Parts: sequence; C-alpha cells; structure tokens
Amino acid sequence: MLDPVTRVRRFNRAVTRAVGALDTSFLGRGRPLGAARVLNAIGHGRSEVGEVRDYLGLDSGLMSRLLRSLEDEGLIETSAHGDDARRRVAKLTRAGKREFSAYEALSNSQAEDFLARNTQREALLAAMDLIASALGRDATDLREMDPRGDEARYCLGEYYAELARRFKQGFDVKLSRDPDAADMVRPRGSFVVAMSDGLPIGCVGLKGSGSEIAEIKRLWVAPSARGLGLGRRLMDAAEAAARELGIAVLRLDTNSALPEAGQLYRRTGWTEIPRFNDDPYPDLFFEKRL
Amino acid sequence: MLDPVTRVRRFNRAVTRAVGALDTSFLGRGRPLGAARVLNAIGHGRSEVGEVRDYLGLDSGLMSRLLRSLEDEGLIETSAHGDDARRRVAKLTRAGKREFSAYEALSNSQAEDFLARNTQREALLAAMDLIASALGRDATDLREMDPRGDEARYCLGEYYAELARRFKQGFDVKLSRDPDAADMVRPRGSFVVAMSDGLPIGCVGLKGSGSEIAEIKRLWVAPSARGLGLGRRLMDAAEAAARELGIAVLRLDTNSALPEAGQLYRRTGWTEIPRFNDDPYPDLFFEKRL
DNA sequence: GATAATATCTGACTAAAGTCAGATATCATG
DNA sequence: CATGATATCTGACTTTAGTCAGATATTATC
Repeated sequence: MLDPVTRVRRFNRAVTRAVGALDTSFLGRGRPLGAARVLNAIGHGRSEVGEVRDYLGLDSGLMSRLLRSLEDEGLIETSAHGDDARRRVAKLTRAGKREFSAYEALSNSQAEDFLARNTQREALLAAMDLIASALGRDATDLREMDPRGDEARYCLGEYYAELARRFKQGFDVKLSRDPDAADMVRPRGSFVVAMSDGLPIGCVGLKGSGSEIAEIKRLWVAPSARGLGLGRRLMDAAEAAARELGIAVLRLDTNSALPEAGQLYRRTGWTEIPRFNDDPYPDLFFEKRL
Repeated sequence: MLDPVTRVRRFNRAVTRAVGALDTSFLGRGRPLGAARVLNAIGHGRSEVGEVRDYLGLDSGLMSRLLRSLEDEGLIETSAHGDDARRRVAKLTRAGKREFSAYEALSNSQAEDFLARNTQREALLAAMDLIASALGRDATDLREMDPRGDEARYCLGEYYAELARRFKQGFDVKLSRDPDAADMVRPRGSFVVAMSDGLPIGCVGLKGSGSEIAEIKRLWVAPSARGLGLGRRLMDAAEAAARELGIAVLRLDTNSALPEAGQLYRRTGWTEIPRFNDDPYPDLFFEKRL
C-alpha cells in the first residue's frame, strides 16, 4: 500500500489532473492549446522559431502553421534572424503582449489560489522546488556567466546566507578573501551557473591568477536541488574550463562545517593539503592536479 | 526571482513536461490515448460507465464510442447494471486484463526509473506525498468503514507507530484501552477513513457505549496530509455521525505530547475536563456537548 | 561556385478529439 | 400507467493535432 512505486504513481495521477485543469483554463481565450503554448513560449523570451519548436516538441509543419495563425490574429510578427537569414525570430506585437499577459494572469491566479488554499505554504513550496529540480535535472544546463550578472549574484547571495547559517561564528564576506570578479572571467578564470528552467540553482567559480595554479570558489547548490548530482556536474564544468585555460593545478579551501562538500572533493580525486592562505573561515584545504 | 507564485509555476512547467512524457509512453501500444485512459480507468476498478465518464471528463458520445472500440478489440465486455438497467457496467476480458497489466508495467517502470535516477528517495517521496495530498484535497473523501478493514487497520497501525515515536515512554496498544471494534460500528459508533485517490490518509473513530455519551478515538492524519485541514474535516464527520446516532456528549482523551491535536480541539468548541478514565497514556481530557 | 546541409514553409493528407441533436430503453413518481 | 427524468447510444458533424513529401531560400564547405 505504501511502496515507493505506488506513491510515485499517486503523485503522477494527482498532478495529471491538476495539469489538465490548467490546460483547460487556457482554452477560455478562444484559441487552441497549441497556439496558446506557442504564444506563451514566445512571450517567455523564446524568440527563435527553432527554439520554440524544440521546446514544445512540434513538427516543423505544425509549428509553421501555428505561427501563421498567431500572425493572422495580429499577435506576433516574424522577421529574419540577423546572423542567419534562414532562421526566423518571432516577437509579440502590442496586442500579443496584452494577450500574453492575460495568460500570465491566469497562470498566476491559479498558482495563488493553490497557495491560498493551503496553510503549509513553505513546506509545499520546498516540496515543489525539490520535485521540479528532480524532474528538470536533465533540463538543467550549466552556463558560463559573468559573476556580476543577476543570476550569479543571486547564487552568491544565497551562498553567503547559507555560510552565515552554518558557521558557528557566522560569516562576513568582507573578512573572507572575496575573489575579484575579474579573476573569474575569461581569460583568467570562469564562473558557471546552473540554470533550471530559468531559475539559477547552483554555481561555481574558477578563480585564475594568471599562473598555472587556479582556485575553485563559491561552489553552491540550492537546497532544493541537492542529492541530484549537481555539485559534481558543476565541479566537472569548472575543471573543464580550467583545462581549456591551460591550468595545471587546482586548489580550494573549505570548512569542516560543510561535510557534504568535503565528501564530494575526496570522492572526485582531490587530496588534502596544508593551509595555503590566511582566510579566517576555511579549515580544510584541497588540491587536484589536472 | 523566488516569489512563491514563480516557484509554483516552475513546478507546473516541470510537471507538465513530465506528464507529457508519461502520456506518450502510453501511445506505444497502438491505441489512442483516450481509449487507453478508459481501459485503465476500468482496470483500476471504475466499472460503471458513468463513473468513468465523470472521472475522465468525457462527453457521453465520445465515451460511448471509446467503449465500443475497446469492445471491438475484445478488451472489455459491458452489461446492464443489476439494480438499474439504464446504467451499464464494463469489465475487462482476459485479453483486457493482459493489456491492462501491460499499461501497469509501463507506469511502474516509469516510476521506478524516476526513483532510480534520484538519490534522495525518501525526501522525494515525502515531497510527492505532500503535493499529491494538497492537490487531491478536494478529491479526498471521507468514508465510513469497518475498523477491521484493511484501510482502517493500516491507519491504526500508522497511528500506533506515531504514538510510539512521540511518547517518551513509547506506546503499547495493549496497555491502552483499545476500543472494541464493535463499539465503532453502527449502531453504537462509527469509524471514518479519509481516502485520497485510493490511499488512506487519515481516520477517526467514534466509540459509542449505548448511552448518550460517546468517545472520539484514534484521530490520525498522515504526515503527508497535515496542514490541509483534514483533521478538522474528520472531526466534523465524527460529530455528524454522533448527532445521527443521538449522542449528546462527546469526550476524548489526548496527550500534551501531541500539541496540534490539543490546539484543534480547543479551536473547535471542546472544553478541558478532569480525567475520566485510568488509561496510562493520556494526560488531557476534553468534552463537547452537541 | 557547385554541392551539401539547414531552417522554414506549403500542400495534401490522416487520426484523434470533441460537439450536438436526437433516438432508445429504463426508472421514479404521482 | 402516463409523464418526466436519467443513462447510454447513434449519426453527422467540426476542430485540433499530427505526418510527410517536397519547395524555397539561405548558409557552410570543399
């Protein structure tokens, strides 16, 4: 009665019904679901036709016709892509934006209703984050980004907040050796953010020094995405970037209050070395030769 | 970036994609999705045509045609309902059972794959239970059942296990005044189980004594369904049953190690009274006049 | 600059889903 | 037992989704 497979299937059924309700609510605007989906994909910033087609898994003929029908309604305009005139980009017209925000309002109010109906808000949200991350794991992509960008700064903020929670003495960025952003940008270093459906859920920095030695910094994985192997993927990405930059030795410092991190390093070929800096927070130091 | 509505919507998107994958896997058996859904609904015990139609939200014409196509395939047989010859009941033939179990195997292996891909099994399952309960709340129905039935005994087992965990001194049913099952069956009393999509997720017993005083016993809500107001619904159902049975005074005992329970009682018109039995476990006693 | 590869579009389909107005048989009620 | 309500079925549709073989325009490659 309570075996894991049954529980997963009960979840699937519950969610299938809910998704069906969401879909039907989208039909209230006098447009087939397929067209509504394309409109929304474009509204959410997927401007290239091929990108939308892949995302929605549509046949190219069908995609083309759906685009035409939205164009006939006056909701979108298409034009050739600047770099490659075979590709087309679509954008919402003024009327399209209005229609898109009507769909947004529908989705939002449905989400709000769901939240309002339930008292366990935080527990529910945490559960949803976890499941969305687990389901979207294959869709999580690692992107090299500027550490000063919004996504990176969001991750770093969460990272600092977590350190402050987990270190007995708290954590103050200013006391730590905050890597200069320029050291985490090519050609000296790199910064990688894990994006899951538009939400940043992890990051790692590679802090170069111009020499053949570089440091791994700021490895963070959102609580909702832990246990899914994302830390390892991020570390692999950082190592790959280091190899591209001709770096021979990687170092990192960490703290024994973060046991998961130490475990990950030990399992992936890192060896403990003596302290190599005077940062007050770390008490464990690792090295890996590439 | 992290407002609750965005998080709910991210979950919705992740899940919509996953549900789509589940649906397409059902197409591998050479049958349109609609027919597959009807076959599975019947396989899961929804035998009456109208019941299946409501559950799947189908038009009666469409439903009828889907039934005919399954009949032509030799997968189901229909006959008139014993009590009302207008209604029809469908059941699987031998071939239908084979086909149904092929779909079951597909669903099971998909659920197993999902579990195998993830390391955080227990956390994921708990999150899924919570969400399934929250989504299925409107679909949770309270049914009066025999306390000796499978569902009731499952609930009671979980209830005892939880008491054992939460009482410092543990919990042994035999030391407690285990209500005789006959006292929780009409006409003396009642036993109500909350069923969510086939899974028992809560229960409550009304233990009558033949007099105008009865006791509430065994109020339990599955951890995955807490915070959704189910405890209150169960209590309301028990009270309603008590009124039907002509009971004037309800009593119950509980323990201060279960603060949620005490809070619920105080909020719903119960008043604390002196100890009225010598059961070793409870230390709080309540009464409510109907 | 010919050839292959790529991105999109068009035309001509088929299949599936959904709608709606009756038809038919049965049941409930006075 | 006539009347209205109910459950299902049939026929005649429309709409939506999906498929596939080319057509067209552009870009990449030798």
